[in-house]
Amino acid sequence: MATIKDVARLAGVSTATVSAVVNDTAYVSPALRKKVLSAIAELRYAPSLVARSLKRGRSQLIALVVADLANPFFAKIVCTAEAAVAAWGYSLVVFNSDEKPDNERRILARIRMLSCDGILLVPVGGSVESSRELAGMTIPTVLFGRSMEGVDFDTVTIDNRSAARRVTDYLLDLGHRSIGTITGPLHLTTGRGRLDGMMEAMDARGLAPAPEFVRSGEFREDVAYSIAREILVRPDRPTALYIANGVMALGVMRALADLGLKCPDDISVASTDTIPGISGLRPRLTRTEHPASDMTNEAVRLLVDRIDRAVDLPARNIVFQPELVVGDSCGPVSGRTLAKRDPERRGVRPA
Amino acid sequence: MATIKDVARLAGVSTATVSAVVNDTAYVSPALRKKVLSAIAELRYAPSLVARSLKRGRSQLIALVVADLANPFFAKIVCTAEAAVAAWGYSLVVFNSDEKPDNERRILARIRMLSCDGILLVPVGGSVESSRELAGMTIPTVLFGRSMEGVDFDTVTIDNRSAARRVTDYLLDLGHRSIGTITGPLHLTTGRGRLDGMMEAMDARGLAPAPEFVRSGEFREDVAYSIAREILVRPDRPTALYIANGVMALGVMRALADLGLKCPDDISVASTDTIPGISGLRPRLTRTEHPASDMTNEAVRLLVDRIDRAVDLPARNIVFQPELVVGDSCGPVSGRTLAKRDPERRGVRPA
DNA sequence: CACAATCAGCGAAACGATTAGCTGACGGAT
DNA sequence: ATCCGTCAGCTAATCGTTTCGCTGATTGTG
Repeated sequence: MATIKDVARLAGVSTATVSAVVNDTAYVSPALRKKVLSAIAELRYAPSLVARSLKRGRSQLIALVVADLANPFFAKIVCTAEAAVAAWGYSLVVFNSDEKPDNERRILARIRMLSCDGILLVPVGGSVESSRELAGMTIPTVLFGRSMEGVDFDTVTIDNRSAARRVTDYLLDLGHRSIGTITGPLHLTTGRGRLDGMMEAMDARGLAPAPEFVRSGEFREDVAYSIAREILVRPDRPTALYIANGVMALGVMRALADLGLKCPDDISVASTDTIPGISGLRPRLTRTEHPASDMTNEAVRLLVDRIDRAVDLPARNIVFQPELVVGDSCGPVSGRTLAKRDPERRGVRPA
Repeated sequence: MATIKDVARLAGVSTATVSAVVNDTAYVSPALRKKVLSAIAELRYAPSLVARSLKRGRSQLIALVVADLANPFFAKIVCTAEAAVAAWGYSLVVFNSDEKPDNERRILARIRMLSCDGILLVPVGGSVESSRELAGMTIPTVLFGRSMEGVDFDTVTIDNRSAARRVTDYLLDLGHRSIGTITGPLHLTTGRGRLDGMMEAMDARGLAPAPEFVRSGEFREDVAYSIAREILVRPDRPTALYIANGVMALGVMRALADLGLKCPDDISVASTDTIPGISGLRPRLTRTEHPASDMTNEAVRLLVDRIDRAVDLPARNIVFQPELVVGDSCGPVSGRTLAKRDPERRGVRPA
């Protein structure tokens, strides 16, 4: 690789002049400029970003740390974030903490070493360790999708409670009274918030889900599958299930299929979050759609803004409202859904 | 951020000694080592990878350039690649060329400037420009998923023809004779190869698809949707469709749903490639499953190997065989599928 | 004509690490 | 006591940029 010195030598100028031409940072006479440019072309010179980073103290790198890259929602984030940061002249370094606080710690340490200019973080959460690590970091950071207590970063999230409330209300409006739920880990604002929203909606009608049908687990297809099976084989199973995210909903659908249960005939299912592009398959999930692209663009905007104007702006918290999309995975409570059910169970708030 | 000089000063040693401790590259007496380590801890020192890169000429960065990040198959690649490169001590910089040769060129230029140590590339292909750019690059590169003529890089691909042949044979074995296909762009080895394989399978039985039912387009859900509609509204529509990839298959399913057609009752659909996790939804696609993780791990292995032993090894080409997974999206040819069809059309090789 | 002001372009010092080569101290052999 | 080898640890050059401050030429002013 040719260096700036090679260019300078070939063009018969100093490296300072080459730099001035490359960065357009000082006046250079047309004659010299031309010589420099043709030397650059001849040598196929491109400035070394690593040398430039060292000197400028800016790497033009943005780190994206996602808690679960296998989740299509976050995959979508990667896609949008790549385009967004590229538009601002940055490159995207991607990390997957895989929901493990330890990984997150290691990743944050690496990001510091890489001198990334900013961090887009979907925090694993619940980890004192990593929030300490985070607090010690001076790199501009935007929390995405999940927030954290105790630190005040910019955040871009969705209104989990409201989303869950809306979905649950939909089920309640259909007449369901015995509703179960599978949500994510309760130490995550997504898992917790969605459960809270569901409970609120029930509570507003003087109802509460039976504790044995309020379940939480990792946001994974297989986890939801197992939990769903456990719930579904019970004779007193709920008439509807509210599922906290898209991959979990898929797991539930698989459980239904394996047990020979039909949705919505045997049970209604609705979720917050979904999997993109599956609307051609049956059943079409009734769910909220989360504006992943808008959220990501907004997050990148916040981050770049904070990088550029390093001022200690107060933390900004942007909350998106998801939209309810009705599919055909829910039906009214029917004789069939209630068959073989203990009637006392339905919608009665447990003592 | 503390630098190596700060550590040296605090520990009362030279920077060389600190470096020796950090990299464990020379003997340092226990006493000094301890002083250095505690200075490091006190200052929360972490070596600057950018300075290190400049000196060492190694950035520990691997670039992943994907032609379509929105495609779940490639999203999966990102996920696996991140883990794989991390295991080798690298970080992953992700780029999306979005199937545009121009973007690919820009991205490759940027990668050169970033001094990435290696490139994992899903080439857009068909572009003389970018293969030239590629040929001029000295950075170790592994081509993924698609190969390119004219350059001899390591490649990791799947056997597209065989995959397509297997799927088509399955349809033929069910008795289908009038089979249509929607494949990807013909300048891509994936689009072309899968079409070729399908034709081969037909040909082996003395058949050929009607030209108007052999369609190609970008590997996108909406593209497949439109094409599928065009095909499906015709009274002489095929009794089966072979779709070249997963997102296209989703598009076809959506078209079927919108037109009120049932799969497999009205038409059979099978594909190479699929969308992970949708086996709980109906219909379950009959398709080939592509070993995305194995492929990625292998690609990273090849790449790291080439980075480490910079020797000009001959190009290695690894080809994976996908596996046929039978769902319930295909059925035998029935009276219903053949209803209102011009009998002369079926399975007759066009002149 | 002398002097100041302007300005294109250059030289050299950083940035933070690695590392080749050097220095001195120490110990053992003669 | 002298010499040499060993070796822990230091000094300083280097990687490829950017940029501060300088130089010398040119122009304008009195």
